[in-house]
Amino acid sequence: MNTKTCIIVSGPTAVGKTSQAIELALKNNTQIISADSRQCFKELNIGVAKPSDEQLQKVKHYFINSHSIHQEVNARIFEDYALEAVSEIFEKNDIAVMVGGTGLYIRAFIEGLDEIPEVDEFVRKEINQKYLLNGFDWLQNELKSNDPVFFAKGEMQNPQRMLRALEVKLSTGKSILDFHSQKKVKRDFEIKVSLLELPREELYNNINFRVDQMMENGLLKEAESLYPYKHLNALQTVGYKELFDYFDGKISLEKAVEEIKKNTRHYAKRQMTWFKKNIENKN
RNA sequence: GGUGCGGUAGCUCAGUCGGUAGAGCAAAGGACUGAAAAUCCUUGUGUCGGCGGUUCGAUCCCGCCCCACACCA
Repeated sequence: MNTKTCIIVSGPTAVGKTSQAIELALKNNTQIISADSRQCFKELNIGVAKPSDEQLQKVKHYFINSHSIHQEVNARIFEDYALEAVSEIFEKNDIAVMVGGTGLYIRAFIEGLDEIPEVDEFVRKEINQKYLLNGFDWLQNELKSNDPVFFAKGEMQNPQRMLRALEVKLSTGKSILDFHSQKKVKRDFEIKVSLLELPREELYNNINFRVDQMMENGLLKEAESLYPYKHLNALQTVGYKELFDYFDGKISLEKAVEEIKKNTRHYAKRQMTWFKKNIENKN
């Protein structure tokens, strides 16, 4: 018998998740776990639309400012982190709130990821280096000869997926696709999902407005201070990469801001596609 | 008022020696289990400014009109 419940508030960027989640948490006198792959970094603030200091003081947030851009963060790490966080919250509360737009993280939390053994760090490095050196054709051929299963069914035009498939195959001897089961983990607490939506036009207006606000609030300066770290995964982020291009003289500042708006719109679209297929609205 | 140059996809434009049209960008749809704000795939019908004329057939040629820009008065 269990009465513990985690309420997940999700939806595309700029839909209004943050304030709704805080309201919900205050009403239930509980705490929040963020499910956002960028807001967890303490070095990123303006560009990732992090909750304000005031908001963070009102309600305790897990996975906000909890990591550094120099640390590795991924869905696997999030799953563990979030499970620990909920159980901590459940020690004193019957309700926990999760909020964020990183669909893969949320799914990992709801139903778990399949167990895939750690890959050999050395293998990973070697593969990445060879790919940089020899290019896409090489990667394609490696998969063809080493992992025919992925070669036949996997995303053979997506280098990121292909690299991952190859490192799994080479360090475990099994195809990554063979690790994928349809099994969903059952959590020992209830989960309710509230997917926020807005008409497309309204959402896009919110996005455009918010980007202008970020610029007024000093996004340019923040990006400038992070420029030395632009190669890090954490900085492969809308709002920063476009400004890095501006610093490199590739595009004008005006163009960079336009690109941020456009890329944020595309991002929102991808989120909606993902949610439609993967996350059920369970109220 | 006169002359010139234009009016083609949401935008910028190309093109059809007359057989109803195509690029870039924007936009839309989709995939995706340890990089997910990442990565990858797919998608182009629009009264070709309006009305007439010539023609089997006009977005293309001709006439008039409307609109925009430039220059001259």
